[in-house]
Amino acid sequence: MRGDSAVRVTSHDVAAEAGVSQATVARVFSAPDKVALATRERVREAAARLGYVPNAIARSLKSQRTDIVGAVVPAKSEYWQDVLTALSRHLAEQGKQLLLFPFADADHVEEALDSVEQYRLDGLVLASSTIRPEHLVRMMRRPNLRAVAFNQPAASGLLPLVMVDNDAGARDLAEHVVAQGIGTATFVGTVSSASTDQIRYRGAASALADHGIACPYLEAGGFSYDAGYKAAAQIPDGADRPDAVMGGSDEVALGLIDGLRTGGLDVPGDVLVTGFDGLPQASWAGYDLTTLVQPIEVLVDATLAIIFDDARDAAQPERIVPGTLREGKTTRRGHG
Amino acid sequence: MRGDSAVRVTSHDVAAEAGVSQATVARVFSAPDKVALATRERVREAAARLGYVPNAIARSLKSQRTDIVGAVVPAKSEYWQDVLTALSRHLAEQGKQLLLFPFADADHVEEALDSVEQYRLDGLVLASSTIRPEHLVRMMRRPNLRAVAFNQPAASGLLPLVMVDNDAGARDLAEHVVAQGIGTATFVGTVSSASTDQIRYRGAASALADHGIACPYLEAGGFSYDAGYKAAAQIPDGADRPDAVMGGSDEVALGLIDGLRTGGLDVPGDVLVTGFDGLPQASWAGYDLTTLVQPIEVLVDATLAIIFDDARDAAQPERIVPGTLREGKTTRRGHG
DNA sequence: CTGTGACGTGCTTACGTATTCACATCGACT
DNA sequence: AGTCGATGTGAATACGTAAGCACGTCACAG
Repeated sequence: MRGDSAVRVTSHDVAAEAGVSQATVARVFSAPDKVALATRERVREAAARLGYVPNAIARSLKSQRTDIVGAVVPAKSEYWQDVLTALSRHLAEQGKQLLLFPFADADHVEEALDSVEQYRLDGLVLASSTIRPEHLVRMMRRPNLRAVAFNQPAASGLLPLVMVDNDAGARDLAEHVVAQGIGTATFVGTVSSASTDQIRYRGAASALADHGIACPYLEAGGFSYDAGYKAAAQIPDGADRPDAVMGGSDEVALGLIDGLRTGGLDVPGDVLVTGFDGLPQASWAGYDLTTLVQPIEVLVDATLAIIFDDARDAAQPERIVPGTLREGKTTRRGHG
Repeated sequence: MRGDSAVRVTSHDVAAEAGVSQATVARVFSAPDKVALATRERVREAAARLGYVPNAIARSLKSQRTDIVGAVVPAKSEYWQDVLTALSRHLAEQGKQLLLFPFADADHVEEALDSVEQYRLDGLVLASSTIRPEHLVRMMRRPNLRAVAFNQPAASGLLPLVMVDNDAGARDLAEHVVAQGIGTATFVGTVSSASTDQIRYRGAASALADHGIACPYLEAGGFSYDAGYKAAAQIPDGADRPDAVMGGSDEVALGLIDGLRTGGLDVPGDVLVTGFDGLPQASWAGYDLTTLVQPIEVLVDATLAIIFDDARDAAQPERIVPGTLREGKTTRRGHG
């Protein structure tokens, strides 16, 4: 009577083994309190004997819920790794899973979204400011799919949106370096077409302008350490050297630091440097970068709240969460 | 006749719209060459008009294939992030998806595996050397699930296994530092119970012993930068200070470097440091760590080959792939 | 002693697709 | 001209589960 060699065990098999109907087996696993205790235990034992595990695929087909949330993210990025980690952890706590749809570059988003539509996900997190508005619109129209834009200002008005307050953060950083007594500054952005990049630059430039400090913009051309490292060589030296360099992201800023140091400059002795995001690496003793720490847990919480709260009528919520200034030694003119 | 307001569009709806049967619609999307060209186009147009997208859930139920591969990984770890990135990219190229099952610590692996069993995945990648053998055995017994252990020596004999050659890599690193003319060394492991940690230590210690150099073991107690940073304080200074410190992983090694430097030592001037894994951060100019670079692409390729190649009879393949020594300045006694 | 409700269980159907089988059409070849 | 094979399409069914509905049982109040 042992059934452990059966290739596939279904609720019908368990039903036969326990001497009940399939419906009762289903109830034992989805609504146990609707089954008498004695029956429940008998079914549980039979299930254990046969090695039965409910089939989530079949359940999803019936219930129209997959308990899976998708995330469309760029394939390579330190920042998004941290977000995904938090996201999947929060989901796991609710018994839900995270399905990844990474894309190499903006041209491949289309394919990723094709896949997204096939799986009937409970929700979708659209990350990265490189996703184009037409893609957002497409997701907006899908019925039964709660799509949320994550840190993507361009989605405003199109989709529910959760993001850190980039403008205020950039201003905070600018005010902070001004307080260190700088006279000149340069902003090294990631990719100028990214909406976050634009907001961060404008925020910083505006705050600096309030103190009569101009802030030219330099584009690193990527979101990576390498982009920042190379951009460091573009920063004027000699008399034109800025007192402070503000990176558009932590990854760029870390590259900038090493690039500047390779160029023979001292950070923070010769140049102050700031970042944005609050990556773990920014806190490493070798850098100790001053940056704007994103409250990732809060952002993720807000995102999942929008996806799962049944206030479907609430039109396009926008959650803009403040970040926290982390003061590191890259803006500490300590040696003077 | 516009149907774009319909909440759910099925192949039946498309069939009605195009004046064909549901079977034909299904064929258009799963075996187009079995449908006459004219019919095919008519169906495609009808589908586009209604906004129809095939339901992957229903397809999976019928076909017994989900096109989804699961990955059980520790929630926090730089190294695994890189692996997951590669894994999901390779899968995406084949039109398949990656479903994440992160776990906070070894005690929560059980829950993750419960979820794994419910989704009928095509394959499963079991990462992290902290997964216990009893868990591996459990996955081994699941029918229709190709589970592969990734960089997890302890799985040998239980599951198909893919890993970098930890022993040879550790020896290479040891030989390399010996060639720099060191007389003493210390190995700072991650977590001593991890099977990779043990192999790496034994390999290094054995190679060093061949040259008459002893190599005490120190446990950082974690896989993180912080663990390495703190462990640096445990390394003897003064006369007992080792000439070289070998980290059990890059993350630990990077922490070690900063910890040693914070303690007033020069790396590599006073102490040589090596890592293991080949993280992107190891190449950052601020560290330029000598390490053993894992061929992640090759490992991932091999993993997917085991999952998807139909040589189901081939008993327990074990793919052990050599890594590459990356020589950085942390082992270059250049300044003398 | 009967009516009422609560409770537990079984029967049946629906979720949306892929596939087998059967049938119809049509061109080609003996 | 008739048979055969190839090709295209439709009807029917199965994948495994959840849930509405109906029915039977039992306790309790009237």
